[in-house]
Amino acid sequence: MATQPQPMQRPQGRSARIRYQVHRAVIELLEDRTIDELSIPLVAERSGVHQATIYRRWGSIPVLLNDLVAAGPARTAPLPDTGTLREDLDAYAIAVADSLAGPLGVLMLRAAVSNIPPEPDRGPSAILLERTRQLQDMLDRAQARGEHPPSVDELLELVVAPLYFHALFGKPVGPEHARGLVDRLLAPPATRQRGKAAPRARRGPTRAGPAATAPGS
Amino acid sequence: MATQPQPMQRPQGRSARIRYQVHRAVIELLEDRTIDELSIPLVAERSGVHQATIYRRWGSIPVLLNDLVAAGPARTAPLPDTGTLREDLDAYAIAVADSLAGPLGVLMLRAAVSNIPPEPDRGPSAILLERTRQLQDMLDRAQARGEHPPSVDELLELVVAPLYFHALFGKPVGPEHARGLVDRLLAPPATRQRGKAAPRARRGPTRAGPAATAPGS
DNA sequence: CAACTAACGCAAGGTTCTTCGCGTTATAGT
DNA sequence: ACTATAACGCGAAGAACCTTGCGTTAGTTG
Repeated sequence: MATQPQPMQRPQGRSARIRYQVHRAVIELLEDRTIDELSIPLVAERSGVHQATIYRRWGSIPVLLNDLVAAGPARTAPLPDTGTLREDLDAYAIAVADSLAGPLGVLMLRAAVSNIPPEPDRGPSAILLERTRQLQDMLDRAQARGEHPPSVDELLELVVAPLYFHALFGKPVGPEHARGLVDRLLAPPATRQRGKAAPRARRGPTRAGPAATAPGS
Repeated sequence: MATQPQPMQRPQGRSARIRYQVHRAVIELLEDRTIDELSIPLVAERSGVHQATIYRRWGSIPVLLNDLVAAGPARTAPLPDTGTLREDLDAYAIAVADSLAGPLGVLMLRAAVSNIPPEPDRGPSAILLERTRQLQDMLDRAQARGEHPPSVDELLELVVAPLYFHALFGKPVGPEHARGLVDRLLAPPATRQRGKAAPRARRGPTRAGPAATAPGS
C-alpha cells in the first residue's frame, strides 16, 4: 500500500517544489469545489505544473489526494502537551474538530474511505495508527504524572469517533461540541437523567441550542 | 437538499423499473471495482439503460450514489420493535454493524463523504436524517412503555458513531463491539476504573478479546 | 566543473465522457 | 378506450480527459 507513488530517487530541489505547488493547488481548489469536480487538468492549470508531470507522478486524483494527506499530518492536529490531562484532551479534541471543519478534514476522510475496498487487507489505516500513537503518548504522559487517563479506545470512541461522525454527515463540528465530548469521557455521570440531554454543561454556557439534531426531521 | 434529483412526476412503472436496473448495476459493478473507476457509460452498459437517460435523471455518479443509498435504508438496517429498549438497541446496533461490514456499508460511507462539501449548505445528509427519524421512533416507543431511553444524540454519538468510525478506518466491526457500545450507553458506570478498560461485560462471555484495538499498534 | 540522468515542459493524438435534438414509448388522466 | 406528455432510446457532435514521444532543465555524482 504505497502512499507515495514512487520511492522518489531525486527528492530534493525541483521535485519537492513541484510537489508543494501541486498540493497547494489542490487545497486551494477545494476551497470552492467538490472533490468530484477536481481533475488533473484543473490542478495543472492552477499550480502551473504541466499536466503530463502530474499524470506521470501521481496518475490519478485519488492517488494525489492520498499523497497530500500523508504529507501533512503535522498540518492537521499536532499533539499538545499542556501538563494537564484535561487540557491536553481539550486541546486535542478542538484541534481535531478544527481540522475536520476545514477542507483538509474532508480530504482526510475521503482518503481514509478510499482505502477501504482496494484490498481485503482490513488493517487499520495509516492515519488511524498515527493518531493512535499520538494519543497513547498523551495518555502515557498523564499516567506518568499520576493522573488516571482513560484508555485509547475509550478516547477514540467517545471523542474522536463522534467528531468524525459529525463531519461525515454534515452535522456541525465546533469547539463546544469537542469540549462536551471530553467532559463525557472524563466525568461519566454517576446518576443520570436518562430521558434527557447529554452530559453537557460544565465550563460555562455552550450556546445551549441542540444544533446537533436534524432540523428537517 | 433533494436526495431525489427530481420530484419525479411519474414515479411508477417504467421509471421505477429503470431506477431499479441502474441501482442494481451500480451495486454489481462495485463488487469488483472502486468507486473511482465507476462511470456513467459503464453503468449504462451494465444496466442496459441508455447513457442519456442516466445523465438526464442523475447527472453524475455522486448524485446517483446518493440516490442509491437513500433508496435502500430498508436494505441496510430495518428498525426493530422487540418490546424492550435494550433488545431494540442491540438489534439495531448489530444491524448497523452488519451493514457496515458488507460492501454496501462502504458505499454508504463513501457516498456520505462525497457529499460533504457540495454546498455551504451544511445540513445533515439525507442518510442521517432518515436514520435519526428511525431511532427517534424507537426511543419514543420505549418512552411510551415507561422506559427511560437516552436521547437520539447520545445514541448516535455513543453507538452509531463508533461503529462508523471503526468501519471508516478498517478497525474490526462486529456484534460484540456493537453490544458493548449499547452497554456503555445504557449503563454508564457510577464508579469507574479510570485507567482501565471500557465498560464491557454484562450479558455473559462476549468472547473476551478486546478486538477493538489496532492489531498493528 | 563537467558529465550523467531523473524529472519536467511541450504538443499532438487517441480515448472517454457529456450534451443535445429528435423520434418513440408508455404512464397518468379523462 | 383515447389523449396528452413525461420519460426513454438513439446517434452524432462537442468537450474534457489521458497518453506518449521527444527535447530541455536542473539535481547529483565524481
